[in-house]
Amino acid sequence: MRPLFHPSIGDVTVEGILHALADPVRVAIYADIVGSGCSHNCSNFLNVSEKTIPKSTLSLHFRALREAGLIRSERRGVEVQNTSRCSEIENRFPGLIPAIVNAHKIQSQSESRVRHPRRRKSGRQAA
Amino acid sequence: MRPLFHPSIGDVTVEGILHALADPVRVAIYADIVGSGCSHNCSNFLNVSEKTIPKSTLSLHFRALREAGLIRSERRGVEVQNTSRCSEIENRFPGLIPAIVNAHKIQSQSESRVRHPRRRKSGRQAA
DNA sequence: TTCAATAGTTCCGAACATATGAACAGTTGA
DNA sequence: TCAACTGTTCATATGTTCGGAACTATTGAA
Repeated sequence: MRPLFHPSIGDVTVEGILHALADPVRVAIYADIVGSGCSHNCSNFLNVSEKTIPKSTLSLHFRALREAGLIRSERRGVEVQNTSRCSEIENRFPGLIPAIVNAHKIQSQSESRVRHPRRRKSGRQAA
Repeated sequence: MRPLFHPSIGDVTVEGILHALADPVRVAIYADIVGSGCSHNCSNFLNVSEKTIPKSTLSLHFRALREAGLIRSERRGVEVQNTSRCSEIENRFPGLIPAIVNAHKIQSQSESRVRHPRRRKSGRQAA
């Protein structure tokens, strides 16, 4: 099995980051890793946003995040431990990651408002 | 010829924006439109970053930017006038566009430093 | 009106990218 | 030694993107 490749921070590109995070499954995974601060193994994400993802697909998603320079993956025995490379990227592209993660949060809030609308305080419901 | 479709701002997604801007040609075009503030027609971009782009490809790139909600295209006689939808997006996803455009600028600066290195003030050049 | 020039779009085949099941590899503990 | 577990790789099917050729729409000139 080939070793896990990580680009050096100087080789990380904006296009690579944007491409990696342009996928709904990958942003969800990445936002989770960033948000929780701590590490995660891949299998935690076999269910993302209410659907099951094959583990081969998941493996490729992690590879995409890794090769874009967004996460660092280290084998820990039988598992792989994933941590974000936030501070390195923040140093190279200030504000980029926070803005994307924040936008993602805003969007998921407005999506849940559409899927699970609150009842209006007064007045009649729309037909 | 079908009319030019523009999503309403509420339908604009982070994924869509990131995907559109994950392409080097498209960020270059978009950064130019944003930077210059004013409008542009497509043919201004037949040469982007020192290479010629077929106009069919260019048309698709503009479509991608348009359908991601990043630009507004209006037919003006024989041309199409493109303007950025910056302020709408800023309103929905604060800080996202500035962060991406800024990161793109940082990267293009470091790239030009690699391609056209300045001579060091003293000492010998690397072999 | 007719025609040529111009600016973009659409179509379609080739090249490229992505998703997934099946097979495989490496580590652990029994 | 071996089964269980986590994750990777391979093969293939499906999708997406690129770019040349053909097309559409508008304009201005004859």
